[in-house]
Amino acid sequence: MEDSDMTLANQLCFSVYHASRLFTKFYQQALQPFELTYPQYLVLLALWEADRQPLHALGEQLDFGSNTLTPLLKRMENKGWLTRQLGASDHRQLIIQLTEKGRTSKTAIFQAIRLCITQQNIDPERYQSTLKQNKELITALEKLLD
Amino acid sequence: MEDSDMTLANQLCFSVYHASRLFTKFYQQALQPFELTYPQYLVLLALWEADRQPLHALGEQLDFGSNTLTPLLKRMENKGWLTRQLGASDHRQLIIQLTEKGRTSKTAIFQAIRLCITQQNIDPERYQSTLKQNKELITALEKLLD
DNA sequence: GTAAATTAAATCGTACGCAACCGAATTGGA
DNA sequence: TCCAATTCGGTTGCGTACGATTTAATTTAC
Repeated sequence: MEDSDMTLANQLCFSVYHASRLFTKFYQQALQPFELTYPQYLVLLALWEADRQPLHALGEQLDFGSNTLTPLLKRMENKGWLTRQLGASDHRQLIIQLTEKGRTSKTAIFQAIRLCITQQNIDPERYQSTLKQNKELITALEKLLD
Repeated sequence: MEDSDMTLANQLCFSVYHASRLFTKFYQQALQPFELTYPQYLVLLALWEADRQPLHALGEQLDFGSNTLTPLLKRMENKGWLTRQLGASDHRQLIIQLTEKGRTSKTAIFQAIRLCITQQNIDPERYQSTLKQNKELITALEKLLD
């Protein structure tokens, strides 16, 4: 790649970065009624898929360390989304489990996001294609960072 | 929109988020010798393209507010990358200009990043295609946030 | 059986992002 | 001309991200 192509607009890194921040902004708008941040919503997504996980397992799915998750989960516990309990067999583990509120809110939260999204009509095929390319990008980046 | 499409939307947002964080990690590795963070590198990219801009113009390119840029630019000033001077005609403006170091480091920084990247062979067509799709995604997201 | 190595979570320090707010400088209309 | 609205940078407060370190619990190696 030539130096002349190294403009901000031509940088894939900036484009991804920009898109990511717009997603954050969009979701924070949609999630505002629930007093949820975007990363907190990602935690809920992971738990809706598999409840009752130790912290480090959650961190693997989201690629977060304990230094990020610990304060985030404490805030979510305070708001009543989940519980944090020491593992019965292994006291080093902290088992994260959804509360009743955490479980039952799924429908309402999806509904709210759906409402925000469907105001625009987004082409599902375009979505699929972008998702596929991003996954390839992630694979490539992970190789760069091995 | 069906629940299955919600899954798609959720996957895409997480994928973009994940890719963005991997980029940050990669660049922080590559930029470490220069004591530059990733957002600071983005500022340099913008200034290499157009030096001597007021803060708010820089913010428009990067989609950053003064609350993000002010401390970031102060740190960059302290490290000798750029200068911050009040505008001559308009005293509200803060003109950001590269120092000699900021200008001349471009080659070395590009070289260092290139070195990290070319260890992998990245397909330029795939790069362009992903860039294009991300830009479309950004357009769609900006519509959602108008 | 116990000291060493390993693993898990928490803590610390630094640097973003961003909403909300503030104060100074400038501008534009009455 | 004069003052109200706007523009610009800065400040504050909160919530991530993440490298590095610390502390506590468990596993292992001898």
